[in-house]
Amino acid sequence: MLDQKLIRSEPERVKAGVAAKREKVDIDAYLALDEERRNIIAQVDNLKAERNRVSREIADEKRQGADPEDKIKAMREVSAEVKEHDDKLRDVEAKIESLLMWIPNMPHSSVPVGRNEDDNKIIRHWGEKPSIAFEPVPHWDIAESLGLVDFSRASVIAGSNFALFKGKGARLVRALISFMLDMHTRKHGYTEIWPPSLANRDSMMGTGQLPKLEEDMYHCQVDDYFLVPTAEVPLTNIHRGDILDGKSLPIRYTAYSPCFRREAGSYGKETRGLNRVHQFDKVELMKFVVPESSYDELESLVGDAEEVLQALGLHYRVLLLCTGELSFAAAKCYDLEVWSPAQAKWLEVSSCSNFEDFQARRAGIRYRPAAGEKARFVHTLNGSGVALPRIIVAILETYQTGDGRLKVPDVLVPFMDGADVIE
RNA sequence: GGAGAGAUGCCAGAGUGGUUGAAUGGGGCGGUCUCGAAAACCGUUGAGCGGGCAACCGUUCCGAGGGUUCGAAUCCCUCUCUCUCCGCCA
Repeated sequence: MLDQKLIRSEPERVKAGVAAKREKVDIDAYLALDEERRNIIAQVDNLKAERNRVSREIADEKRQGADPEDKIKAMREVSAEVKEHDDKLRDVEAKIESLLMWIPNMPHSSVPVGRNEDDNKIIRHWGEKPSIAFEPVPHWDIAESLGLVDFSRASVIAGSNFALFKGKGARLVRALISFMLDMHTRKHGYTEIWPPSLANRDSMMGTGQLPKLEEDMYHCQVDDYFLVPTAEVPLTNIHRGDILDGKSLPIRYTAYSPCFRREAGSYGKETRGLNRVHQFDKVELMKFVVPESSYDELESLVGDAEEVLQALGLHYRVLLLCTGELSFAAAKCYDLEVWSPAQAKWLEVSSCSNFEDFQARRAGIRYRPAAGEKARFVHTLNGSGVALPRIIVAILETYQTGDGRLKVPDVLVPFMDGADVIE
């Protein structure tokens, strides 16, 4: 949610930001409602002030044994008028609220203006495309032939675009999760969390998945719960409604969670194998920080995620997303993409974003810099550290040996019962 | 799923219709005292919205949302959450 004072004072800037993000919201409608709201408040506050004043007089007079009948009668009318205005105000505020929920965050000034992925800026590469002396086999074939993943069983159990990991494949999933959590907790100073995988509507609003992306979520209608699309939702909402002690910042959380996405409208070969599945595993990184440090914290967050890829020896690149590619709530975002040798393309495995105070406003997360000072909104950041299935894609395709076997990346060997090869 | 109890400020905990944003205790912050600290004592300590250059003024908020009333933390209704017992269950 944007600061309403910003919309009021710099509407043109907000309109430009909305356009740069390729969103459509009627800012002028907001401004009109905002003015109407302030008019009503001015009137109703005066009426309430009168009512409060006279009600005190009534109390006094009654205590002295008088019967202030005419004052009570007059206030009855004032109260009726207050109610009328309050009803109108409630109506206007509901409209404002629903409009406000659809206004995206403004892009940071360092974000390149652009329409689509061609306008993203490549920041850096790490490693080289692996030189594979044979025709690399796509991961879905390796996974099946080594018995690591059973796609057909998964579709019997659930449906298309689900994965069932089996044997060493399941072990590889668990190994990666443990490896990543160990790194982030031991080396990068994150506190490990094991959150609920279902979240209520308020939480989904707080982080900005709702209302815009409701169609992308799995929804339990009976209880109005949503399956979380990312641990960002539970992690950010840990502090919904809190005023944090400034001394406790920055707060860094990491969590493994399954992630559920309907991926409505995604078809074809982009979705083959593990490229895009409805349920996947991810280790998430999340920070609550003071505004002054949030952009430095974003850089270090990206670094924390990159270190996972480096340790796994996977060739990757870092992209700075352009305005048109930026998600609804983000002010700035870096994507990490790993190289898939057999598919000869880049796969997104992490998005690291600074939301500034956008989520904090929606979710009411503030901090008090020092005792006695006014509470301010924190800045929130999160990023994948990293998402599993595509990492497995890259591992399978990068570490295939050409004779049907798979080398286990060195850092994972201890997590695989010492096995350095899967065959 | 059934029965009951509860939800008040940073924490604990009073308060059943009239200057109650809220007693009291603890904590925090400031001060006195002290070389310093502790103790003691004194003071102070919520947020949102609207208006104002500001000092400040008004208004709202005692789980959430409605209602009754001249007036609601206090009465009524709905919902959410927590706890206890029963049932069910990995």
